[in-house]
Amino acid sequence: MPKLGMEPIRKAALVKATIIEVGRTGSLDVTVSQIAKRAGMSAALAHHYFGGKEQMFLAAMRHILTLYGAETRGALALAEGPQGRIQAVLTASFSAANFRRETVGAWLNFWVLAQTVPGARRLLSVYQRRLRSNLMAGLRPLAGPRAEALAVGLGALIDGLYLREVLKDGPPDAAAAIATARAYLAANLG
Amino acid sequence: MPKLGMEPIRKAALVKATIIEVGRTGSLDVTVSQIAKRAGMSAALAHHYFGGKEQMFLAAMRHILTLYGAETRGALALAEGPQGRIQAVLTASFSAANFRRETVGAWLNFWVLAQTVPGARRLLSVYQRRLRSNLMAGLRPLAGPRAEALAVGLGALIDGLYLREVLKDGPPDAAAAIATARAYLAANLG
DNA sequence: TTTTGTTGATTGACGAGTCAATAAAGATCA
DNA sequence: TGATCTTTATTGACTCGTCAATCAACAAAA
Repeated sequence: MPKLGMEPIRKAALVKATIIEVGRTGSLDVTVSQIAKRAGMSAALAHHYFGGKEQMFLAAMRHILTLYGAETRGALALAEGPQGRIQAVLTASFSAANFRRETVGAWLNFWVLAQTVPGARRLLSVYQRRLRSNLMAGLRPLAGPRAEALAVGLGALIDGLYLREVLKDGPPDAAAAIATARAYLAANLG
Repeated sequence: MPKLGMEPIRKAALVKATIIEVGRTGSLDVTVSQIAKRAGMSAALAHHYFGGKEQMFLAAMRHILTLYGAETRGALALAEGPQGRIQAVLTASFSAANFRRETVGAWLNFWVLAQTVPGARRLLSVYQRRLRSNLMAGLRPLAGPRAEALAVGLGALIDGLYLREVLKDGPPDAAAAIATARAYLAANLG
């Protein structure tokens, strides 16, 4: 059976399956067997390709951050002017993809992991740096020297609004979150 | 041996031990045996008093929220004027107690739990309502009809700043977080 | 024959929750 | 007072289940 070049295919399937299973249970209490089964292979093969459970989780989170990065770049490409750039970041941050059960589960558990797993913490700071840099590009022309402080506040506000939308009862309201973030900006720029 | 009236003592010891163990490991992957051992009793007794692991976690989180509530009330009692009330809420939200490893671990895992465990979600909304109500008391006299929207934003900002301070490298900087929150207010009120 | 893919079976361990049994403090009643 | 019953405290042992990781072995492509 050995069709060569299986590795990337298998790894991709496992990453996808990991994200689904973590989203389904809402926790990292997912067995390698469950993941492997959903990905259509044996648990032994999952170990063969990833070496362990933690590495599977990190690969899954890396994948989610990659998608988020792509979405952000896509929105930025269409943006016009500093205001447009900021709006693009907000749109990407509160996109439908980020409110899918699987993405939510990944993020919340990722934060838990970042407490103790160096690899997770590194990944998190990559995300935060990228977010800040994207915000700064829009803020610098509008706020000058205050851009730095505004980016810190806006970044935290985005995370906080996401947390609340995601854990509240009823469906999340991306538009409301974006409106609150824009109000923050308006107050600081107007 | 049966000294009567052990129940509250045992429960308190278990709650304390649960918080310590969750903080130590950073996750809910803690065995009842570990917790019971740290609390100086058998695992069977822990089950006897709490019925199960999840109820122990919820009791632990309830305890943390109680402490936080007490700290907030204490700060509010000394506060003068609307500005003082808001400052009191900020001070309590970024107090040293909330940055202890155990408290951080409890909060992050609590958010994970709130995805799927109804009891945890209820507890979370109690916290959010209380925070909002405390903020509103200070904001209404200062912002009138805009108080509602400001409280939403400020509440989310507090959570987001906490998340960042707690997961960044190096020691958390409560003063910086408070300063950012105050800047948000100043921009919206000035 | 070396490399890559693949899995069933196994190892070695751990863990939540239950249960039966022991022990003692208070309550009841004669 | 003493006998007995009930309630509370406490644990060791056990059940039943799980799971991560390893390994030997088979298959096929280069």
